[in-house]
Amino acid sequence: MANKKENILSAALELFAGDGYNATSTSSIAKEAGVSEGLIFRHFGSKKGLLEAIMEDVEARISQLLAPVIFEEEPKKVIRRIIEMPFGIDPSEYDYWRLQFKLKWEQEYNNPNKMKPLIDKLAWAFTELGYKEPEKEAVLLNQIIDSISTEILRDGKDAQESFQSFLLEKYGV
Amino acid sequence: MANKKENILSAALELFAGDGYNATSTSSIAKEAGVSEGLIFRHFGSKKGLLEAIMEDVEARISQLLAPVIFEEEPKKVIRRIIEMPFGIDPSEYDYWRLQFKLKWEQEYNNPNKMKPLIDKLAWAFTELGYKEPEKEAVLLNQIIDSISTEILRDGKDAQESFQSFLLEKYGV
DNA sequence: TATTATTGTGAGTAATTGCTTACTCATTAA
DNA sequence: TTAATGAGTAAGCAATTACTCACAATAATA
Repeated sequence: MANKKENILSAALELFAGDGYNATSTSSIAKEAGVSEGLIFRHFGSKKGLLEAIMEDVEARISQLLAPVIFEEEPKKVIRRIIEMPFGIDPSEYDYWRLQFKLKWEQEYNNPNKMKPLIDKLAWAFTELGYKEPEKEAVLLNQIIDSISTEILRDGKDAQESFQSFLLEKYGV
Repeated sequence: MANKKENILSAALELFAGDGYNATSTSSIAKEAGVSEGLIFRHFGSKKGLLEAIMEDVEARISQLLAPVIFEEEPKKVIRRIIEMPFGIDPSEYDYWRLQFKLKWEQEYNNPNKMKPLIDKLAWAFTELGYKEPEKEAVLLNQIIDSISTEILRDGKDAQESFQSFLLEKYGV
């Protein structure tokens, strides 16, 4: 009936994002997905293979979320778009982001230049706007967005909403 | 000869900080410490008890590092001190900080109001300096420091050094 | 319909997990 | 001298780990 492969993926995402990769056993994933444990290894080969399949999804969603910033042509709107970004994440997708942040610390899964194109775009925008140190401004704003995303994932976006307008005003965008 | 209890603590710190709490086995700690596995449980009762013993140390070091900010009386110097803080961490103590950040994601070990006194102090300083939204400025700067600390732990402090003067100038302190 | 892939199962594997047990040995107290 | 204590160990505990494999059910193709 249902696609069991999908069941495995969504169960694993939920458990990995909640408890972490190492703390999640393949047997618990199988139980949560309503599937035999062996099927996980038939489809994904190994526990790590399962994680990698999920991470492909994660990365696709990230670049999808970054697109409105990357392709914006107007400098001020670039800044505005990046500030609005963390608030534009659908709560149903929070687990993808939780996993992303968790893995940054748990595995050597960190890909530091994953955000490179974004930072380059921000640097361009700050240059256009006549900032003195555009590259550093870009890195700084990227870090701020990173922190806000973290807080939103922990406490929900309502608690951070007032911060959005504060930042928009601070940057005058 | 050597204090075996200390050996266990420092071996566990190194392994927890490097591989994470869940991914580190008590047997690997015993091997690294040159000690029988049973001794870990004699001294600390459980694996979690060992972690808690380490975390007491961690928290002591944090408040020690925060002290120069908390007890500073001059608003501008408060801002300056917090910006300089991540660069004042001794590299030999990085593992304490790595563990602290790792646990934020791995366990429910996050104590969100651990930084409360710091943020309050920053808010006070921003009020004194006439900022429009001192509380939000305080949270923002705290987040920035958090991000920089993360980067320093990953890439070393040299890579971030130029960022320090950038921030000091930005805040005019 | 018969044959062949594909998807799925469940019982098994050796290794590892956190933890306990029964014990020795050195130091201290009576 | 003897009794008590606490540090230390080696071996072993049940439970869990990631993973395998022979087989069965289902779907696809001939």
